[in-house]
Amino acid sequence: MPMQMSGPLAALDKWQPDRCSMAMALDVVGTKSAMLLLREAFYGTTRFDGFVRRVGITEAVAAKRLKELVEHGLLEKRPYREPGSRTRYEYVLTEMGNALLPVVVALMQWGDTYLRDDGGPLRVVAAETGEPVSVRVAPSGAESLGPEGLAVRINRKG
Amino acid sequence: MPMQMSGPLAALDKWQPDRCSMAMALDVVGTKSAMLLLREAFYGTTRFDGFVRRVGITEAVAAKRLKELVEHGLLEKRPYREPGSRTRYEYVLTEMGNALLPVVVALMQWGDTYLRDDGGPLRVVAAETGEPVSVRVAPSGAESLGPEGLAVRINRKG
DNA sequence: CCGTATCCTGATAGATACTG
DNA sequence: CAGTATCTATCAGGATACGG
Repeated sequence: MPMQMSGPLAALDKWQPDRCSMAMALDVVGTKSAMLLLREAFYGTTRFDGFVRRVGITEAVAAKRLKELVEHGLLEKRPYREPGSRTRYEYVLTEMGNALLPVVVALMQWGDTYLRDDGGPLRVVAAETGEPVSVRVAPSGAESLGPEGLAVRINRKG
Repeated sequence: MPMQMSGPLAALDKWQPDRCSMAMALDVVGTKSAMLLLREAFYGTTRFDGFVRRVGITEAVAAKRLKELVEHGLLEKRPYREPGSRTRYEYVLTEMGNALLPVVVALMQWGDTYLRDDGGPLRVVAAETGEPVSVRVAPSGAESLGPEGLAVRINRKG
């Protein structure tokens, strides 16, 4: 999406980005703790204690963030019970929460590539084949595109 | 005592995620202003004034964030001069910065889908064909995978 | 286990004014 | 146009203690 204010995006110069979708998204998941909790949920953690311990945040922060994520619809708080214990609750990703998977994986892989020497401690692979996966931006069925291959259009309202 | 790991991962129960790549990435781009500045850089904005105006932040915040992004290597501050003016500087995405494009696009499209009714004010398309693009997580040449189709492996450390 | 309740520190960021 | 300098309010998040 390059435009030196003369390219294909000159139209955007007039567009007011004040409350763009990304800003709205960041109001929901724009904190480190929210993103790290989502990462942990993708890993399969469901219990309060697990989130606290594995993300490395305090109970207070975990409680607040988890509550927000539930309220915003990214996590569902559902009852479960182990034999012999009373009912407890677990936090499970909703479809809305699952839809953030590309963001999480992209951030992980970007960190692996640019912020460390060892390539990172983990790799994400296809469950069936074991092939490493990557995050790509592309039209369906086409090759991955970089910034130069992309453009942004303004949607007509109504 | 096994925390149930229904997700892509059971092996990770022992792994200490304290300084994972995502946490490191969030130390660089984990603020709203940093992400919004990157969005704006993808749109083609290069000048201080443009960032301030179009992101809607104060000069102080913009100056601090831009400096950090330059120091971390996501933006390059390069001199330019218009005819008849003195030398000024513009902020241009480096390869490292460009590599965050999937994160930006994924956040935008997630917001479009889940946080608004109108589908969002903008759409990202392939520059050549005009086809809408999407962000996918997949092995090379394969279909997009959701959380169920993924697994996480621990890398052996050299 | 699963949280709540307080207190406290530092970071984020707005408002405003000023400089080369 | 491209910042710097303050001053302030709000938020993120750690520490600690406590209750079901």
